[in-house]
Amino acid sequence: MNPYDHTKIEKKWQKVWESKKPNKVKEDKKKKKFYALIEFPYPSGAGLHVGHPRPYIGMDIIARKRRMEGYNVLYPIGWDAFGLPAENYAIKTGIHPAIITKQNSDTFRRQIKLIGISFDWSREINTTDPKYYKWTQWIFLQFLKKGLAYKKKMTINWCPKDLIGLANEEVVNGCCERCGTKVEKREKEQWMMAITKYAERLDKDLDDTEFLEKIKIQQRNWIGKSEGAEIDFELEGSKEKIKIFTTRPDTIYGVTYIVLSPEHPWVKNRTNDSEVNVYIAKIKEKTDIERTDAKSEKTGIELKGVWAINPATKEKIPVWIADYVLADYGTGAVMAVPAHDERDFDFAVKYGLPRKEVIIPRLIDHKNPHQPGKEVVYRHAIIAVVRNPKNNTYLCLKWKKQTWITFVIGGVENGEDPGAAAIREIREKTGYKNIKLVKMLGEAQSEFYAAHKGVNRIAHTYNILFDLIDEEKDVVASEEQEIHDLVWTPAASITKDNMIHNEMELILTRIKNDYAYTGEGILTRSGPFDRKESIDVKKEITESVGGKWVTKFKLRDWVFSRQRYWGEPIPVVHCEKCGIVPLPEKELPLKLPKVKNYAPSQTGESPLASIEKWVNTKCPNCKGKARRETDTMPNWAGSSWYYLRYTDPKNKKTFADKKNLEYWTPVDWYNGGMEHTTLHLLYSRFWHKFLFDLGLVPTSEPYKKRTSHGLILAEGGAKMSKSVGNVVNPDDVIKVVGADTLRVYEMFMGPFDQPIAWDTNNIAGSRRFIERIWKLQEKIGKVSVNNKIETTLHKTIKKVSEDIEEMRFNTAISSIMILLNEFDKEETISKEQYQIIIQLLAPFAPHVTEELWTVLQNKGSVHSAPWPQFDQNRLIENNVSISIQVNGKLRGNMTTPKDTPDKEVQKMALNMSEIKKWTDGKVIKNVIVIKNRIINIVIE
RNA sequence: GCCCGGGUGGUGGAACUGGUAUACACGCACGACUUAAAAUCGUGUCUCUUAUGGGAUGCGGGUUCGAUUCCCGCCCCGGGCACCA
Repeated sequence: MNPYDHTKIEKKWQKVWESKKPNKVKEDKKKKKFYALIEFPYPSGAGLHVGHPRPYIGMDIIARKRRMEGYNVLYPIGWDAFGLPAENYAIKTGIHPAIITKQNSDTFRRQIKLIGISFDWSREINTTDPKYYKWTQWIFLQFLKKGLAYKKKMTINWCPKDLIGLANEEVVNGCCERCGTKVEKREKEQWMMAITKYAERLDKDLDDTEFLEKIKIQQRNWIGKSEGAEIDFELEGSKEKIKIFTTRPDTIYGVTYIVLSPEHPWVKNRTNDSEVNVYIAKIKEKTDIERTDAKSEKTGIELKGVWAINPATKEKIPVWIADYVLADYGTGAVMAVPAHDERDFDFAVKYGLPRKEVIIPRLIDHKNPHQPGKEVVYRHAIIAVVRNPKNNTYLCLKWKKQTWITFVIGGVENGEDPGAAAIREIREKTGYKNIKLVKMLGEAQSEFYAAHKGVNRIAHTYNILFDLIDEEKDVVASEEQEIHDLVWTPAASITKDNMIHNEMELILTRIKNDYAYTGEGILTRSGPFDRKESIDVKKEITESVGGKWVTKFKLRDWVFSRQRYWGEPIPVVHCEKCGIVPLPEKELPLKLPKVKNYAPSQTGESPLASIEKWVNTKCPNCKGKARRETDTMPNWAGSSWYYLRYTDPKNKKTFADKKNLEYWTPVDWYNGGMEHTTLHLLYSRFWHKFLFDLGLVPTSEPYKKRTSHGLILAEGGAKMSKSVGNVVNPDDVIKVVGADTLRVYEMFMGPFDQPIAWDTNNIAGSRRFIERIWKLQEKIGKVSVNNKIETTLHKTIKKVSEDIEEMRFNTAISSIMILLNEFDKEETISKEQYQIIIQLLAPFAPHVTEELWTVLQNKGSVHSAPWPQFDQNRLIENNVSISIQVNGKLRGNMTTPKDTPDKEVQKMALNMSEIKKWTDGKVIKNVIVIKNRIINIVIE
């Protein structure tokens, strides 16, 4: 046996793969296909770091396993090469971005090949290749034709450092996603993509995918679907109406004012009020971060002399403008319900606007629930919380016949004011005469069984706080005295547990702080809807005020233009006569012209605008004077459809032949970073659906399954970055320990989907593992039948097979290690046994396993050998270890033949000396036997 | 604030459907081999305790014969969203 020489072995096989191209695939209808995809990288100047290959290796393992299972596997790679770093470099050095891109992708390719990823290199693509972006432009023209790409003057997010407009998705905390500079607002004509037209389907169709649940949730949150009502509010003395959107039409009887966003069109047309104008101007100056920071205090101004009519109550209510209402969501106007919405509540408190409670929580007493068959009695009641502010004590009633402690409680008589009722009850029950109403603590519907009356009670309770002015009191009637004693209780003892009321939480919180009750509940003060459940009446109440039930989305249309050089030129011209005219398809690709200066202009135009020769052209329509569009497409354009091009990367007639698309799509398994969930993943699903609607792709979803990987962090847990200087280069690792070790280590280091810090010390373990696999070849020899080792072998096949499917690569490797440990204990192992361990390891460590495969004098490649199958019968162990517990504590262990009858196992256990020690002299209450696992003896 | 994850030895992390917590690996200690070291191999390694035994899966409760796993209430860390009416 030669010593394990990773350099020699890896060079040898990489050379073979380079010439024989075993991973080059052709469409073959006789074979089942499998399309594995990873996110193609942006080839940066820094080259690959060890974090890059983690997803490639993970997917490579799956791809290799699929090949061994007989699938025709497409596992492609390419370069997402448009983007700012190459352009910024060009600005600095004057070197054309294409040259840098070429250099960088050459480096990436070389590095990836060193790792032995089984990509089909014959299908390599590059988004900056005119042969590729011809089709990106072509797809754009289809969007344009259908009116889904359009130009719009709008305020955009402008990065003053990069001199570039940003999509909402590219703004993080009000800062540029790339450089972190605070984003400004600018008015500009922009190309837009109407992704919102697809919002409903982008949300709904997630149901049919096998995306990880967290990915679906994140996409759904981003799309932000919500259902609600659009309701018109008439303006007094005017025919005009203000349309509002609300998800809580059930609270409409509680609307005490309405609010328009400062940008609301209705406001624009009638600003003769100078104060209002000043306010609006001030808001316009604010940046988006200041504007949308939920923590900042809300501001607003009343439109004096303007009144709206609450369509439910017909009451006159004021109209306000406020910055907390967003112009571009819903209708840009809201109905304010300060009693039941936190924002309205804050605003109402600040500006002294009234609140009206119309929803009360439904409190069901679970300890004392309604009894079936008993009469249900509904009544209004008060709970009077009387406080002595001098010593901070509360007046409680200690009931004599019941174990209750309550505040002063009592009924509200027909037509009686609850506050008056409370004062009356306090006098009758306690005698105190001089009390002061402090505040209402809110209302509730309390449902319980009133044992002393034998009825099921539904009480609408008014919780009211009073302060005691002085101790003066009347004599209390003797009947009342017999029912309860008065106890002044310190505040600390007034708790949820000490008091019987359902309403305690409400009372205790509201004594300290008022708040808006935003939950569902029972309607009150809502005319015909009183006593109904809020959740049931939303649609009915909407109809009653002439409103419409609608669906709204948070998702906004996609800002599609960039004022930069290094992107796909948008293939349209602006004609003096005809307006926007698309280039004829045969003129595609519209190539990027050569330019001297790559820097964008301060006016916000792309460097393309300065190339007169290129810009000035003829209208393809009327042949008159026209100017080319100088905006380019965003980075996300090329990556929105690249997976389609892989199916037919060289096609000159179409973006991909229908036959190829039909064979390969959808992508069976797409792995990528969580950071692309709301951007790339959503955009590409949108493009795909659009192409599907045109009949150009066969499926409505591009990806069947989507998983994600965790980032690899630098040693110590920080993000790897060139500027910090903590980047680990895979080339260096490979030189020392080899690609196979790197691969095994990256998969073994922790769960694939979680971020993890690089740890150079730990690599040694993976290297040792491969060396031991290598040395194991010396043990091949004649063996006698060993059932135990066969069982382990088949268990390992099962575990590795299943773990790979779940991307649990770390436990797959650990189970191979366990098998190796077993083999190592043996004098000899069989060639067949050795072969299986090699096959199981082949997807993880493709070079060394290929070498060992030939050492075993096998023909062909281990990577095309069939994936090992486990034998169900071999999984069964003859003997099982059963642990014995006494009262749940482990006290002993025994080995029995598998499936020994419970009674027998029980008898054996009870007879064991270490068990007897615990059970002697004790009564055995129960013995629980779980077959082949555990016995629990329960003693007194 | 809301929505997702997560919290287990000195470290990275295992644990089926509620059934022997700490697999596998790193590190460390000791031993073998060696003139010596490295490498390799072997043994040990949650913790307290002389021991019988006790205690440990972020904290506090609960359900259960039995809880890392289920339920309730908190704390901490990571990610996403954030005035979306």
